Amino acid sequence: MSSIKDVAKMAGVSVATVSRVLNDKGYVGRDTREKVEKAISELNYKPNEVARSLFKKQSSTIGLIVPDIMNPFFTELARAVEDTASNLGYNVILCNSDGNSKKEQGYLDVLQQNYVNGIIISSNTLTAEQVKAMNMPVVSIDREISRGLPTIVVENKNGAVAATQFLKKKGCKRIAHIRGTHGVVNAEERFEGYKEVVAAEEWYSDSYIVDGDYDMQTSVEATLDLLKRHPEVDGIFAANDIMAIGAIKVAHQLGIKIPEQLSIVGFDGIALTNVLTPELTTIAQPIYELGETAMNMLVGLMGQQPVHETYYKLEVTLIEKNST
Amino acid sequence: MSSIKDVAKMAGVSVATVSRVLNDKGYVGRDTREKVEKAISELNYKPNEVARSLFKKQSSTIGLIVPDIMNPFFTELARAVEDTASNLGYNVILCNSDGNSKKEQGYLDVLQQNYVNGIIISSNTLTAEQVKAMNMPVVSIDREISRGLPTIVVENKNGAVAATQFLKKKGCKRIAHIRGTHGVVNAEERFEGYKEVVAAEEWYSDSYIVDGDYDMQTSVEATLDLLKRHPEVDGIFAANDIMAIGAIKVAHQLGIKIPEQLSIVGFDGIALTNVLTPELTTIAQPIYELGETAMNMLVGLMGQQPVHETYYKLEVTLIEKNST
DNA sequence: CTTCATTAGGTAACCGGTTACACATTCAAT
DNA sequence: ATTGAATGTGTAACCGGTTACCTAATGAAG
Repeated sequence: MSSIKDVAKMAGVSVATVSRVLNDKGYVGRDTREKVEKAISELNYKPNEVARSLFKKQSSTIGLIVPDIMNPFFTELARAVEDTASNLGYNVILCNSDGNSKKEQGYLDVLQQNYVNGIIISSNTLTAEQVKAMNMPVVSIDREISRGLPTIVVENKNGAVAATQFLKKKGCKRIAHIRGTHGVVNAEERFEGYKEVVAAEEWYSDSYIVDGDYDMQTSVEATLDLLKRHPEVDGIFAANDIMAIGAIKVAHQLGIKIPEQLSIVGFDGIALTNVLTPELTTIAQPIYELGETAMNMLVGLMGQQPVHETYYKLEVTLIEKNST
Repeated sequence: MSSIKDVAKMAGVSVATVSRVLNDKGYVGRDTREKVEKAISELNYKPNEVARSLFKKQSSTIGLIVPDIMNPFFTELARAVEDTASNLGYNVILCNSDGNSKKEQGYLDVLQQNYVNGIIISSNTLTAEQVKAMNMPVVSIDREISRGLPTIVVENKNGAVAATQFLKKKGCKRIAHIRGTHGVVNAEERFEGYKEVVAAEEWYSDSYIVDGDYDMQTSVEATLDLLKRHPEVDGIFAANDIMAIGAIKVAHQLGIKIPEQLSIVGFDGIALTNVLTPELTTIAQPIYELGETAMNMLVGLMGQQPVHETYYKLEVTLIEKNST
């Protein structure tokens, strides 16, 4: 690898001049510029970003910490963040925390040491203190860490209300709910939305709520349990799509027809929902937009530009397919 | 952010000593070490990795270039690579090339400038020259760039043969094939495997082959076309799972029963296959192992340790579910 | 009492860039 | 002819670490 010194030597100028050519900064004579450019292309010289970062204290890299990239929601989010970052000239370091706070803190340390300019994170366990200790812009996505910190979330409660009301409107008489992971804010909010709609119904009891863990396996178990206890259930609102899919699988196994006997609504709007048969009715989040907004906000914060708005609560949309 | 100088000052020693404590290298007295450690924790000092990288010419970061993280195959691969990298103390910069060679080269440049230690890439367009120009270890995964370069692929042809023979054994009389993207080596190999099995059949003609592009949309169109021209088809081998799923969707639409009237086999073994109804019979690649092996090989190459083996062709496994 | 190996720790060069500052030249305006 | 602004380029400090090299003290062996 040739360095700026090699270029300088070959062009017969000082490194400062080469740097000026490189950055198009300061005065450089016509001839000199040409000589330098010739040397650069002849040596196929590429400036060393590490050296640059060291001086600038800016690495043009950001960290993205998600629980698990295998979760389709975060896959799409990651893609959105990476696209936007790439367009703006940033690199993305990918980190899978598995929702484990030890791993999370480990990644935070590593990112800090690598001079990343900022972080986008989806975490339940992170505290406001930890964020402050990072001493760099951190945007929280999908889950709110603390009021006042840059955050991008969606209308979880409204979405849940819409989902539940939609089931009611479709004629469902007994609507159950598969909850998301306990302790996760968005799961609580979706639960609240559900409860708000059904709490006043005369048939309602807490036994229509079962616990899932935002994944397939737990949802399958929860649904089996639910339908055993309440065979009369004719509508299920699952707190995310993966769990809704689990519920569909169970219904299939039990020979319950969807949507004739049982209607199911999910939440998230992951790409997977269109691949299934039946396709899933869901409350779609603008996932790509979430990632894009987060990245744009982060860039604003990193550039110490005045950032107008550091809290976004994006709208969700009911998308009707044939699971209802 | 406090630097090594602050620590040195606080502990009343030179920066060299602090560095020795940090790296546990060279001689450091008991008391001195304690003083330094106290200063470190008091200042919450974390060494600057950028400065370190500059000197070491090693950034402890690798690049991962995939066509699209949204493709479940690459999602799982990315997860495997990141897990392994993280365990070995490396960061992963994620790059989505969209199979676009311009984007690819752009990422390669950026990665090189960022002093990444190595690259794992899945590309059709990359040439051996480009790889050589990178002047750093590059491991090619899923697709072979050129003999001699570090590569990790699977037994595509054998897998395709197994899939096709399996359909035959299941009693299928007319077996069609949905091809993968033209120009992609693994698509060619899978096609060859299919052809090897059916070429000698008396019913066989090239019209049983339709072109897909490794995605849902093209597969749906291709399958519609296929089944219109050849309603007698009772077995389909799709070159990947996503396309197989597309075929299943079409069958559903046309009221064709799976597996009674039509059997379908995919290729890849993405997690999605277990989520569907019916679950998909597929030729499963050891995706996680692919990523793991690639990362381990890369670390070997980066550490200029003698790497025994730079070419892996991993086995695939037929997983029978209820789409056949 | 030397002598030399071992331990301890400081000084400064180096990694590859950027940029403040100094110095020189050119040229238009007075 | 004088002056000052604009232009062009080099020198060297700096970013925050690592490490080669040097000096000094200690202690065991001869």
